[in-house]
Amino acid sequence: MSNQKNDIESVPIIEGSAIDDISIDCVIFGFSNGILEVLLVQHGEGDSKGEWGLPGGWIKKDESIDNAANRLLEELTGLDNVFLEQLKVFGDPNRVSFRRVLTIGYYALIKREDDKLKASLVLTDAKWFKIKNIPNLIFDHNEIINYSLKHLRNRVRQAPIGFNLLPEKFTLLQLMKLYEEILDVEMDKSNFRRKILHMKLLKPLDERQQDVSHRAAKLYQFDQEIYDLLTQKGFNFEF
Amino acid sequence: MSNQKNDIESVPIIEGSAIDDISIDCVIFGFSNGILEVLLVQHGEGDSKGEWGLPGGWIKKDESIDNAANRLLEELTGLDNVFLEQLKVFGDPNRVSFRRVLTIGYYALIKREDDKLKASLVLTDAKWFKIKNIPNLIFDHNEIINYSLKHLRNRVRQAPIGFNLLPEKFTLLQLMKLYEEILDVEMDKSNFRRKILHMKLLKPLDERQQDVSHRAAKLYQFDQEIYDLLTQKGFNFEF
DNA sequence: CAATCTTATGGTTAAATTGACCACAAGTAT
DNA sequence: ATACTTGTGGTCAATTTAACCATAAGATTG
Repeated sequence: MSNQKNDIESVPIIEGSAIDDISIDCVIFGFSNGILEVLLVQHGEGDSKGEWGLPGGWIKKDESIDNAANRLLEELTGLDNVFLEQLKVFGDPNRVSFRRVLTIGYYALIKREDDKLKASLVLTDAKWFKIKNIPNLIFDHNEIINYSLKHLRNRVRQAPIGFNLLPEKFTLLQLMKLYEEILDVEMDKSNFRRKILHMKLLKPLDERQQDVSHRAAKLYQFDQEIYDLLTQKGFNFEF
Repeated sequence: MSNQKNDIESVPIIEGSAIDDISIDCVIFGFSNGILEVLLVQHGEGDSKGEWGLPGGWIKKDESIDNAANRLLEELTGLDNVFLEQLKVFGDPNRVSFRRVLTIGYYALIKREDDKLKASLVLTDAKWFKIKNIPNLIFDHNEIINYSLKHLRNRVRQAPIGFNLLPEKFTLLQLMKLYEEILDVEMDKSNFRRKILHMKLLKPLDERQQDVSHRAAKLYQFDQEIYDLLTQKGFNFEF
């Protein structure tokens, strides 16, 4: 134990780690018709040709991993400035069969009705899958999705991030349906309104829904500045 | 954009990623005399000789990253079966100056009064530092600690993990002091008791504190089985 | 041994929040 | 005109929280 120092503390110049490679895989969440979905792509090469998996890629030299994830996301969806957070590394030695590859999981929340997105997706064979109906995926990608969903469920109750899945302007009922879908619970319209409005982090607009076959609801907008202000004053988002 | 498929979806056989190496760094939290502390080690080699940093090391072939983290932790502290969770990867291209190294951050919660721990630590030049008084560390280790503390603060309010920093048997006031220290808030003794006891996840023991110069308090124990049972029934720990 | 000090433990009370409802408003569709 | 759907605002009892207060059970001190 006396040469422990070298094992534990120093950066090895010669040996290096035993890992061949590191990839990035991204769970892209979308919300459409009241349903939470994930964007998957079809695998092109090797044994797994034709099977579905998470979109992913490799980190470039001189590129931070967050930048890499953002770049990959934009290459696929055409979107930048997207909500994107790292999940964690998945590092089972056998997660990829033919050699050792670690992957850094990310998850993104995107607005489905964005035009740039729609234009990008017609060019690829990416497809949206309902979260409750994910097929068998390559490697450990099912595990990554399961983890990301669990993470999203926690995160969405702690921080006002759900808005990233909705259009810029949304109704309170749309927001509630989003929470119901993500958390897999039923909520009370009236109580939900009271709670969320009471937080005062939504900016009420002078606009209403269009083209609905019932009374049009008021539109609201999430305002990051308001939220930052409230947070400074000690406010803590919680659902 | 027509060859996007290869960029995004396939595992490259030839190119590989541009990352040289992956290390593991571990933030080891301890709680002593009402103060939250972190275990640091002195760096042995190169430019940074003598500077303090997080204990860390390398992942072996055929070893999962969780196993690697556990092994490194045991090598340093002599402890196994410790609370240990992955934080995330830190991947700035310049986080280590001389070449590109990613590091996977972990954090551990350990019981300071463990005898195996004490025996192990006398053999090393590891040292406990108060969380509010961390010196300048090598690489991005200050950032990793800051991140881990933020993470711990969230986690400790969502899951009953604080116990891992206390002795097997503890008083309610000790537990409260732990929360106060981690969350950096003041709490009300009486309200704290009511709230935690009301959850019914602590097993009251027929023992009391020893060797205190005042009325001895009842000892309690955290019981994972009780917690699992409650969780199954829909209980949700929250502080 | 009485006074004093410290922490333990168990209340009380008002205020705030939550959950389960109800009722009516404001539109659309028939 | 009527029915139907969602929006919006409200009530009320139950629960939880925050801010206290009071007493108990010891140990310490002069």
